Amino acid sequence: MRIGGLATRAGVSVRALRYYEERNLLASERSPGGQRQYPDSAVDRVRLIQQLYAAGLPSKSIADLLPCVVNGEATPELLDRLSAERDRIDSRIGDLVSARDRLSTVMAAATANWRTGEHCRPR
Amino acid sequence: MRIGGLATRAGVSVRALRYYEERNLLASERSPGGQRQYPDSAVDRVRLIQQLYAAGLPSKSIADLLPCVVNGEATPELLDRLSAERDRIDSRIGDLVSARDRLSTVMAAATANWRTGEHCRPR
DNA sequence: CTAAGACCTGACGCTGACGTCAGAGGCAAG
DNA sequence: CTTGCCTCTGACGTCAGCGTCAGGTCTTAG
Repeated sequence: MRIGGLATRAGVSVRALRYYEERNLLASERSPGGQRQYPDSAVDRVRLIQQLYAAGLPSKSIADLLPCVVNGEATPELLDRLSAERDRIDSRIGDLVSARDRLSTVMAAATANWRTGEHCRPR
Repeated sequence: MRIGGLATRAGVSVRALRYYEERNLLASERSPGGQRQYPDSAVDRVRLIQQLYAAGLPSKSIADLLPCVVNGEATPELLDRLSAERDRIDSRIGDLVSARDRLSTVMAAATANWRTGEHCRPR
């Protein structure tokens, strides 16, 4: 598969894929003419990269952790990294939950005001 | 309180506070000499801003929602915005949870390999 | 009054994850 | 062989949330 097909199937831009290669997240074979060739498995790999990006990991961390995530093997150092990143994600989740609760509280209060006749006019 | 005191108490940089003002997140009175003056309540306000930033809201959204979060009042449009942002946060939480679970799974697998004698040598 | 901080307004720098544009080459169809 | 689409490699642009530096002003302790 060439880069355009992979981009379409994985739902990312061609530019993003070249960027992933630049950052050593995604390798590619080259055709005699110099064009990138990917196996089907690259689609899942790109989705995995996207998932880790979505979790807020920088590309450097992803590059460090990807081999081990793919192979299911790890050195003690990598286990530490994994554990640290997991903890960071957990703490981010905590931040998000408290922010969401704050918004929910505000919404509930506003809706209550609404029903008790204050409508939306400031005093 | 002047800007340095607020920065210290709220745990952010002076530059950040000026940036918040520029983005209309935080107002200030001015002394005759032109220096910013803040009430004590500004500390909580800054912490709130930080919380919303931590939740991934861009400053524009924060600027839109802050009055209503502070007043507890909202127009129907603002309620929609609140609801939309809460949903976005929920979906981000979902992303983070699945990423964390993925890492946990990998860690469990690696630890299992470890105990069954594979250690950390790739095949 | 004076010196030392704290503060002021620009304005440029930085990082990450790409977007975008330019100019040139590969490749399958007709 | 040409046409048209895809791809290539630079390389500069973008956007947010500040960091940082320059050159000047305000405030306050002594």
